[in-house]
Amino acid sequence: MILIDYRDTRPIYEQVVDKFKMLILRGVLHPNDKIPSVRNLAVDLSINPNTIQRAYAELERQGYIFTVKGRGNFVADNKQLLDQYKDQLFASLRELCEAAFAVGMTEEEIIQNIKGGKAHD
Amino acid sequence: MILIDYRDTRPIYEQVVDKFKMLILRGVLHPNDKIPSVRNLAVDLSINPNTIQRAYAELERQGYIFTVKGRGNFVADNKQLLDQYKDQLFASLRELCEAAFAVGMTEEEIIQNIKGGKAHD
DNA sequence: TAAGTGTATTAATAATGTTAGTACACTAAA
DNA sequence: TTTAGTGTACTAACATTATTAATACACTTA
Repeated sequence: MILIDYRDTRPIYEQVVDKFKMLILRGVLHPNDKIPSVRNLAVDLSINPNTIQRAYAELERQGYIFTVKGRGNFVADNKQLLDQYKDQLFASLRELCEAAFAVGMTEEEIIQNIKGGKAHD
Repeated sequence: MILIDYRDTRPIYEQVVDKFKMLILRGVLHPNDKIPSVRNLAVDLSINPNTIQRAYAELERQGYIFTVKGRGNFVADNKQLLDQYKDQLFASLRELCEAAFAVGMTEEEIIQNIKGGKAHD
């Protein structure tokens, strides 16, 4: 269902969280879909069940999934998630723009880059 | 000369590197300016000299400063630094846009956000 | 009852950031 | 030459975090 990139320096549990977030946000996984059990996914990815549990706990904390003891974990029906995620992207975007302005780049330069790919200089 | 933010989760040496990079890129520090000695800055910031040394070694590796044994560390005269930094910003920007496109956002939406502050939705 | 599930706990290991202390070689100035 | 200031190198120790390991318990479903 997902794949771990061992060249990635980020913690495994963080990668697992992000992968599921994207699957849910992009509509690959639908509300009430069952996601793999902690033990099952751990075997699949050849990592420790505790690491998966940590990822799932974080996903639940952020409202992406909900847990039923003895039954499993399921995709939540939370319509605010996409907007939340977009807001986070916008925040990162503005942070990046601030850094760019700080070294003298202009709004036009940035927009041009977004539009035109790597066309600058 | 610089300040450490202990609420920042990033390593201290990384913060030191970034602070000096910005001072150099923004023209606060000029080529051949002497920057504080390893021991001096360590005392100033109340952190270990080894941590400063690691930061300075990284700054030298990235071409921001050069070192003269027995004399100190000095700002390098490297005209490519700003362009390098801009390229990095552009790369981060494009990565962020990819993530935004992946959840259905449009180029217009992104540009609108850059222009208009938090005006979206 | 049995198998599968989430949850909790404790311990151990590995990697990384940081501190601590010491030693050596170089430079500049008295 | 001597002294103080400088960068560099090295080893050891410590703290935090990510991860693994092993175990136990409670719940659900067939």
